[in-house]
Amino acid sequence: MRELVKVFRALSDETRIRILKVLLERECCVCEIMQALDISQSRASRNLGILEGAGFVKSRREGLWMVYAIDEQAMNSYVAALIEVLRGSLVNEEIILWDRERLSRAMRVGPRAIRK
Amino acid sequence: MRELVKVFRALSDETRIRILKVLLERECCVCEIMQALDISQSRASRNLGILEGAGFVKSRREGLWMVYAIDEQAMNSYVAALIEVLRGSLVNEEIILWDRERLSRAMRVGPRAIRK
DNA sequence: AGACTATATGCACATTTTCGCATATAGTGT
DNA sequence: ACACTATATGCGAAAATGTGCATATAGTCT
Repeated sequence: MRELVKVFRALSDETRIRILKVLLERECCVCEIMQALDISQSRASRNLGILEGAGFVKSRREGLWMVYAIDEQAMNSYVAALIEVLRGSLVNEEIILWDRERLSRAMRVGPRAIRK
Repeated sequence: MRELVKVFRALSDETRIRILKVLLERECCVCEIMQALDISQSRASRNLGILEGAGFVKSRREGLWMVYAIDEQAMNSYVAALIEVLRGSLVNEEIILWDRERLSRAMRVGPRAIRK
């Protein structure tokens, strides 16, 4: 139960939904999330952490970068179903399109260069 | 987006998940929810209102009673999928079993008789 | 080692959420 | 109209949440 609540709570925030929609496009490091959503570094990092804690996302280190990706397997029962719901949602939502646009121009350049 | 967040937010609370699991058993008036979950009247009413606002639940008046039920049709795209996720979840969760047990003994007797 | 980088996190603060209490509202029945 | 009932809701308090700022942590490179 605790677990299920945590899973839904993770999705009950616009920032985190936007992050997941971006990660459904492709895996990203934190600074790419910052650029795609145009948000601060701590905000990106913290919300990625919450998504990871709920089981939506996994991370791996790649040099200085932490790369986050949708956890396609491993997901506990509900998570997989919820990812599918998200995959089909918000397909024409303006902010999601913007995020995708910015993502396409994002580079692994680090927050120093972005100053958010 | 606003709508999607509202839907997930509605599920991000243990009380509301318990209510939905009870309503998946059968429709209930507010006082039956109070008895099944062993919670106060205002708590039952308010959380039912939130579930209704998010589209999970519909209500009809039946004399003095307001009867709440899972909104099987009408549900906007995601809601139906989420109901299905819930239907398959928590099948052996202790608190859910207790709620169901208390529900089976609940009667339309009104909060006056329950004093919660 | 030291300088530099990307990411995580402690802290403070504002906002939101949840809930109980008391009361308002709406319907029933005399 | 009046008494009574079930449910909704305004208000206040406590707790939880989201975020920015500054700093800590962890890794790279010379």
